[in-house]
Amino acid sequence: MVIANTQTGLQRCGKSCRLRWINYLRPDLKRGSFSSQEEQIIIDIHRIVGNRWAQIAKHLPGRTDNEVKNFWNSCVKKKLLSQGLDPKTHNLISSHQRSTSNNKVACNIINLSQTYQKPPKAVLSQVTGSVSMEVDPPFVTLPPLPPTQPPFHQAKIHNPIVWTVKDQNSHDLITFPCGSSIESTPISSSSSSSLNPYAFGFLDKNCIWGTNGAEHYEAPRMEDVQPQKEHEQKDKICEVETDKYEELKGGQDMDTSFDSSSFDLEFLESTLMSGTMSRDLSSIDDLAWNF
DNA sequence: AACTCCGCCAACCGCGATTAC
DNA sequence: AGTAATCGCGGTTGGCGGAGT
Repeated sequence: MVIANTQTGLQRCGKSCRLRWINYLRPDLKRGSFSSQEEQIIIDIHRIVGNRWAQIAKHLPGRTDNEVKNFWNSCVKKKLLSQGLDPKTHNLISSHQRSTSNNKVACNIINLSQTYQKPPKAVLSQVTGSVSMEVDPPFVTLPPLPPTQPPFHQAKIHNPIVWTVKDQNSHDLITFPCGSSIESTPISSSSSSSLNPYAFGFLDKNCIWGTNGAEHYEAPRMEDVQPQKEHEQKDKICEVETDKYEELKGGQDMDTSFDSSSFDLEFLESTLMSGTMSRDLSSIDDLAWNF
């Protein structure tokens, strides 16, 4: 390691100097506290990409990833918690969410999706007073999250959502209620994914779900994707998501624009699905959120 | 005044990816 | 092609200052 800079006499390695420049000395840095608008941007993008501070900081001119990270950990996190929102999932924290039974259910989803390798079939149907989702793994469809809209409203589920996962060995239907619990159960590592695994996440390598509605995707199988390509694709999606945020931020009404038609499905189709994705958007409107 | 607690934030650390040689 | 250096990133640490006792 280089300790001394012979030209400047600094007792710092190049890495430290670089960091000092990026985080503190750069002339274009914006000093001072974050505005409420900046805070809302951070919350919105974090909901999409998770702890990708560099990605978030790109949307805040003059702010560094370190600054955003510190602001999040010191202020935003607590604010969300005080509002009863999980800072990881941006969903309501409910008492039953923490129960072990729900964790078991989440584990079951992963296990099923990892077990089944046959081509998927997805059925979205509505039953009396509730929405039933019948899914043949590896497809797992999660209910939509409310569109993000400042000020940050707390979401209420209009209809109780029931999950039905078909066990293809026994042909049994595993049914369980799914309010705000399943989507907020930590079912994958947040650090490894480009997208927020809770708000727009990969259930596992084969399953992703979006914030915009009950859409069904199947990622290419491992043997079809080179590891590096997969990484590139994730990053690309991340960019698409944050770019979409920019579009929405630029004057469109979030409520009307963040529907299934505004989502960049073409890109996802071309990059992730490779012709194996299926969509069923017919019942999305039935999944309503109240604000 | 002295001490403790706590929040903020710059800096450090480790790791994977990329670039240079 | 292999290796070292550098870059970029996210998680964590530690020093500092203000508030409270």
